Amino acid sequence: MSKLTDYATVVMTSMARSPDHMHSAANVAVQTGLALPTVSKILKTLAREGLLVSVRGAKGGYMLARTPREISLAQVIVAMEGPIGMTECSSTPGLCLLESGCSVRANWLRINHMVLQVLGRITLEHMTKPIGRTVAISMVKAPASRKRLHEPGVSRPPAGAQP
Amino acid sequence: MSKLTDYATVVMTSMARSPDHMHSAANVAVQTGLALPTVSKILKTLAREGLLVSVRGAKGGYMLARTPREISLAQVIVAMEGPIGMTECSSTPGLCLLESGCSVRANWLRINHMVLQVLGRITLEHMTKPIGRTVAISMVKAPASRKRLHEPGVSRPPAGAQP
DNA sequence: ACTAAATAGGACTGCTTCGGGCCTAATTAA
DNA sequence: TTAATTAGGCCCGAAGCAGTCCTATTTAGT
Repeated sequence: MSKLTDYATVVMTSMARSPDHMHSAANVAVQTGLALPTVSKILKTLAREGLLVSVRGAKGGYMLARTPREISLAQVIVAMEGPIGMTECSSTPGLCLLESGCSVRANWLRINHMVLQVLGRITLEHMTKPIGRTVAISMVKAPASRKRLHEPGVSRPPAGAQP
Repeated sequence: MSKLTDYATVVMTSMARSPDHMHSAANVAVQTGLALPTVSKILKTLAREGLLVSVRGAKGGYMLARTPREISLAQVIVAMEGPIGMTECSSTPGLCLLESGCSVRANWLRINHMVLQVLGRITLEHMTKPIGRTVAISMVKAPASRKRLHEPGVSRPPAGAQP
């Protein structure tokens, strides 16, 4: 994960503390202690990707597009870096010519999926307060009810955000 | 994860298919389909880090320092890249000045720990064959009683089984 | 002893990415 | 109209990284 993405989680968490409030870039910069241009760049990206709603002009600023409980870490990461993948081999086929590579690739895909599930279940709401150990464990096993197989964590946000 | 590290997992997995055999760099390059200089660099690093044993001279080469079951993905990654961490904020304190950052940091540490546990439980032996879904799940909850990690019946085809 | 096969260890280079900052529009409340 | 604010680029320096190559050093075989 790039540093910018790391900052993005800090920024989003900070904003999640008052989800109904309008936050200006300068405001967020002060609250997080990050440099203004950096924060500005992050906010722009997140808005373009649909995680934030922006309002221009005086008294404008940014606001969470959804409630903190409906925004996952995975969404933030994807918004900043594009599709998540631990290995490049996981996304570009045809790299490993022999069968050797194939089992590795298949397994990396599985591992990726597991990590993604975890990241998709952790929301901004979680990030605003310490995650307990029990919660952490339930993150990973939690297939629970089958109705939520189509997990909100990894899906793309609304339309109009795609370049 | 850098591409080199990705390749390293491929290389190690390939070698894990015949753990008692001595592998020359050229040999591994052919089996994996990677460029020789690249493979060579990877093998040197892994040997320096103690995951491989090297033998110089003619008929020399590299061999796994331990059995495939005793080498985890986490070890390979650490050998190639140093300490694993998703965020830099997780390792360098004093970045986030306000309380805002602190809860984020604490949570990232927890998430890191979870991912690390998963990566630490996946061995080269696992990588040589498809990881089943059940195995994958047991990776993450995997409490104390770990007699299950002990999978017998891994009789490996003695030698020269590599196409 | 000599040669061929290997690894060890650097040095080097071209490339990309990334963090960070700045500048000029467009937009809107007062 | 003016001040506040986002949008969208552009740019630069630094760092990391993939990939290659060169020169020792070591060892097996002849």
